[in-house]
Amino acid sequence: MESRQSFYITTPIYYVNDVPHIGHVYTTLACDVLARFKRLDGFDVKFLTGTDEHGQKVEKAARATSLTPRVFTDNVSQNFHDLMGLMEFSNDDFIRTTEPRHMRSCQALWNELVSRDQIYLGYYAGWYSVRDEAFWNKDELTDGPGGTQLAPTGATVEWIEEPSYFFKLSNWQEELLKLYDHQQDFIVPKSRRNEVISFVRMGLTDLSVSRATCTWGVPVPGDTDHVMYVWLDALVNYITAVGYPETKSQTFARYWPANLQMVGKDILRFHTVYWPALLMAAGLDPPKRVFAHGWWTNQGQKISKSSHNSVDPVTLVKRYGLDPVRYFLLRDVPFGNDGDFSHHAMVKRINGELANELGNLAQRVLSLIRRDCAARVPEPGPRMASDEALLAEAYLLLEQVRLAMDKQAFHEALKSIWKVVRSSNGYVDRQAPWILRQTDPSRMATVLYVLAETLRHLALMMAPFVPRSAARLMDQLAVVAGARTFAAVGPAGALTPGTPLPRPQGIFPRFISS
RNA sequence: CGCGGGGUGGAGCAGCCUGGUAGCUCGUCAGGCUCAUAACCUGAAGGUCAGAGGUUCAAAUCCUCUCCCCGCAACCA
Repeated sequence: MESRQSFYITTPIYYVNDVPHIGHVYTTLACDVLARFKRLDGFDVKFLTGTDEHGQKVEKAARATSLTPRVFTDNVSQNFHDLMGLMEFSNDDFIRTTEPRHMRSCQALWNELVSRDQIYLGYYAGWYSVRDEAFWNKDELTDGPGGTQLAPTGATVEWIEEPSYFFKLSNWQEELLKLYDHQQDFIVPKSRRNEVISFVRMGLTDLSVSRATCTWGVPVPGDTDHVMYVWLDALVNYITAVGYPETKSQTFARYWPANLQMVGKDILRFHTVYWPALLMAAGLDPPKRVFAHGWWTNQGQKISKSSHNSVDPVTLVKRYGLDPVRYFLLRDVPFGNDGDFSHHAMVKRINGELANELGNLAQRVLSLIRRDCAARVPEPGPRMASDEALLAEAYLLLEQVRLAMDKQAFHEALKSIWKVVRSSNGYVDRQAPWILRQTDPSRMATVLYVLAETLRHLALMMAPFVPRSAARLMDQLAVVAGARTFAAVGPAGALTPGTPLPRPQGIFPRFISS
């Protein structure tokens, strides 16, 4: 029997119409860091990502490359899968909407909705944009060139008349507003929540959930003329991955409702209006929280294909290293806000914080121990107030970081970690162990022990953010494998004096411009 | 009356919701240290919080108005 608390976290599934870019990495990274944090904190974590592979756009894109949709999606999905590897993301599952388990899940949900009288066959006549995969109202359209009509997104629309199945979204307005009210942090940040609430208050119309003009999708049960609307299909992935339709299964009971669904701000409406309505209509609980984060610009410019300024994660990692990139993305910007990427900002973080402050702290402490304590964890004597103060800061860190992580405030978590880094550097200078070495060797040993202990906590706290570097630091402190979780925070996991230590090696090298 | 975001020391930001000595990082200047990845530590200078009016014993913080800046075709987190 699993006694740990569960934590289910999801990224959006990525639409296989594009090569992976910094945006995909950003969303997934945020989830990865949270997943790692929760695992270290003793939770039973399930972390899901994957690819969204149906719909008209994919069908068209495949045709353009003269591949079958199957082969086309296999290829592109693989790119995303590879990216997860490159970034060392710790997802427990990678779902593809073209998998049998998902088709089955979608159809089961569909049948459930039908049996609950939530879906009816109607007739759709309206302006449809293939590019947006969405219908638009007439009054939302503007005149385009050559008598065409344009959606608010600028996409051209075409008049479509076809039979379509509808989901009775309009019935769920009140329930949704109740949900937003009862689950205050269902939508985070708050500004997004307000946006959604006012959208729902304006009134909801039933949602067209099938297409007769597209064949690349999940077939509607009992009606071979229709496939499911790609967004319905996509959203369902979150429950497929925990075993839907086996709602009585252990897995489902354990992980649903999801604790956190991370999304970009562009797909907020789908996840905070349609998705919870569909779930409630099917008798399922909505997720506990949907977090909409911001976007990146590149040196102040909006990232766009036409200006060829997209930030390629592969290049980034090659140039700066994996952990520095991970650190930068979550440190430089309050999570939720938009951020700006630049080489200059990146190097500043690497050199100023990772190399000079944390990396150098580890290096100076470990070098002193190596030289003056015979390369063994020093034997501490009685502690002075200054020692207790620094250790207390280190011990308290987990609580502060946990608080920040529980509101997805990565920058705050890192800030509180850095406070301790700075305290430690100050402590080294004030204690001056290189002088104690002559005047009071046993006092020196205590100081270095306190520093080693502090480093151990810093490594533990940094582990979710920079897993590789943190592990290397723990290697150099000879932290045993079983003591690399938050259970080892505090005196309970204290380093054993006398343990031999390996030769110190720089954790975070400085970035030298070529 | 289009929508949204913003205007806080040289730069980037926090504080504003829940009014009460204006805080952080970088940069600059001065000093210290020499263990360390030419890294680290200490101190200093620098802001009438865009402007005007209002509420209040008290406003960066609440209210009203004005000015200015940024984004708003698509791809896309």
